[in-house]
Amino acid sequence: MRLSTKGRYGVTAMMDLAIHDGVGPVTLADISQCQGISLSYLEQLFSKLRKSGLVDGVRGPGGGYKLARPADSITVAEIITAVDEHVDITNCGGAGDCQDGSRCLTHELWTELSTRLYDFLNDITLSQFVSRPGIRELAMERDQINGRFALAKRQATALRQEARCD
Amino acid sequence: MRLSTKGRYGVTAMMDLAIHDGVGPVTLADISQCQGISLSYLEQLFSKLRKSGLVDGVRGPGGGYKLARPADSITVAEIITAVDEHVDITNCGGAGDCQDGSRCLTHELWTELSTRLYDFLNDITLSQFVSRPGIRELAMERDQINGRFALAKRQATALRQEARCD
DNA sequence: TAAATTCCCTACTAATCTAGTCAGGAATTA
DNA sequence: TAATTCCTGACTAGATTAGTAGGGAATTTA
Repeated sequence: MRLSTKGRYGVTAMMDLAIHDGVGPVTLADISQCQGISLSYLEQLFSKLRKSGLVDGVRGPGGGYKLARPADSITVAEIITAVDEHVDITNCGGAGDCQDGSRCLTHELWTELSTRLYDFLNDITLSQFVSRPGIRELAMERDQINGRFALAKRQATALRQEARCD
Repeated sequence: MRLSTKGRYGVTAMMDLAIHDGVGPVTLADISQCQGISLSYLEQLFSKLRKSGLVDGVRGPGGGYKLARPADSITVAEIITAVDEHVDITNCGGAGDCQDGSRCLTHELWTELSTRLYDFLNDITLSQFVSRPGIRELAMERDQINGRFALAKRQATALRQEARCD
């Protein structure tokens, strides 16, 4: 397992989607603006998220991305493994035997730790963060201020140029 | 925080030291052999571990590395941050305000998750893995088979060439 | 004292990964 | 038809990983 900026981008973006879950698709341009990630890079990340069945893309005006499953069924571990494609290189020869047919003791200990970590992250769902009191209300409030759904598309777009960011 | 192969190398190597804690220093050549990491690369990792006060180096024949503190006071989080020197680049402008002076909502959520993860790993000590029943006995047994302490240095070295690996 | 061992340090390098750019195409809405 | 947005692939600068190379310093053993 691996946990770098790439995984963070994925999780943070997915949180954005979860906040607006049920309200409407979120465009990558929006996320790009808020989080300061290049649009094309986000597209690459979401390509992986889509292939992993975590998000659905909606094309055309008014489109964007939305969660493919309920937020309480999507775990942080899923997101990270989806974008990071961890190349779990086991040393000691891969399926190798380091001495007597079994693996190194330290390797087994590491495997156990790794499993524990995964279980920990696999127990944390998107909804745990988003469904806390106040979060969704706050997000909607800011969205309204930013004219996200109330104003006409053009005006909204113009406004969003300077400020959106939940 | 970041968790890549580098961090794994560090943790696995530290487990090796913890297994032999109190018995004697472990040479990097030994660890290199077992885990298939280049000696010089290990030296670089241990340079960081030493500077972080996690290990002590013992020079000369019979020397090696040993834990600088009791195994139950060294956490996995410490090891990882020691070798990985995480460059926690916060987007949104660093100390930046993304809209109204406060940070993005999603960023705050991420920060919370990150803290949780750190606390989790900071709660796992080396001794938790090593002091389990059977582990140390097993390690000693294998060490004896491999002639690690019983035989003369030359012979031991020769034997270790083909097989050691706890 | 001499030789072997082991840590220690610095500088360099190939391969990989990150983050991003660019260019174009496909589906959808207005 | 035009605008929007997803979608895909190819390419790239820069960082990181993992490893090489070469030398030194401390310590033990012969």
